[in-house]
Amino acid sequence: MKIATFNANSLRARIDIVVDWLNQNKPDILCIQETKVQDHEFPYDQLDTTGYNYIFKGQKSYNGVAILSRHKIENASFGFDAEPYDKPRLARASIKGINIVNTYVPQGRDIESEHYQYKLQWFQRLKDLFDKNFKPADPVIWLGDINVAPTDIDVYEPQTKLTNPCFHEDVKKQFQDTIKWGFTDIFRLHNKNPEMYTFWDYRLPNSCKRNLGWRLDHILATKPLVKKSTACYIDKTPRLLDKPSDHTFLIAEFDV
DNA sequence: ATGGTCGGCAACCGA
Repeated sequence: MKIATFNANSLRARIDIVVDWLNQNKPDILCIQETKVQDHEFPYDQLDTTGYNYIFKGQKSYNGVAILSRHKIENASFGFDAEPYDKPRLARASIKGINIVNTYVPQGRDIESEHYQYKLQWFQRLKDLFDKNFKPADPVIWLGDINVAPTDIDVYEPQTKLTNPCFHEDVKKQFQDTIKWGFTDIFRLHNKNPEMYTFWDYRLPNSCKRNLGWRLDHILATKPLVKKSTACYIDKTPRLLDKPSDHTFLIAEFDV
């Protein structure tokens, strides 16, 4: 079972990249964030050429999530239980008995802003969602653009990022607290090297070539899947194109 | 010092 995540920063702008990548890599599941497309404008036609099943929820200009799968998608739902009309940043489904939780965690903007408090609360709501819907002994995958670099080796010049909403101590604590519910960072399980990133800021000149990046996209799994985890790696394909993306694909493989 | 470039969408916002 090959499961991947990708922040598309507009699915319509990168539909060709996504379709080509699906055809070449044939993941069982691809979770997408920042689709930036309303449901009635979703790029059905191109995606249908792949034969993948999919569920999605979007809005104009911002946010939006999708789950694509070669297998049957069951129990699809969006948002938190208590707030189904929240911004489209969370998609859930079960696929071949595996519970998938695809999240686009709010960025937070500034640690002094209310948006940062909203981000911190978002992790608590997510932990509640895990508590109410699953047990740590269930097979659960939590993945997506989580907008946190967990440790010093997950961002360039970490000492200069202490007041950044993706690296501030409070957000790192919230992320760890949510992980403690029962998850393992699957990328770190397989790779201990520093400076392995999934995001490079457009605004920094040659940020990818200079490897000035962040590890913000994550795949986490509960114990039954950790045991079956065989690999996790970053695919920089979207960075190598004429029109590069700021995020890359992150892929995890499981022996199930 | 707090820059820069994208995408959406038609003036700026969000990342």
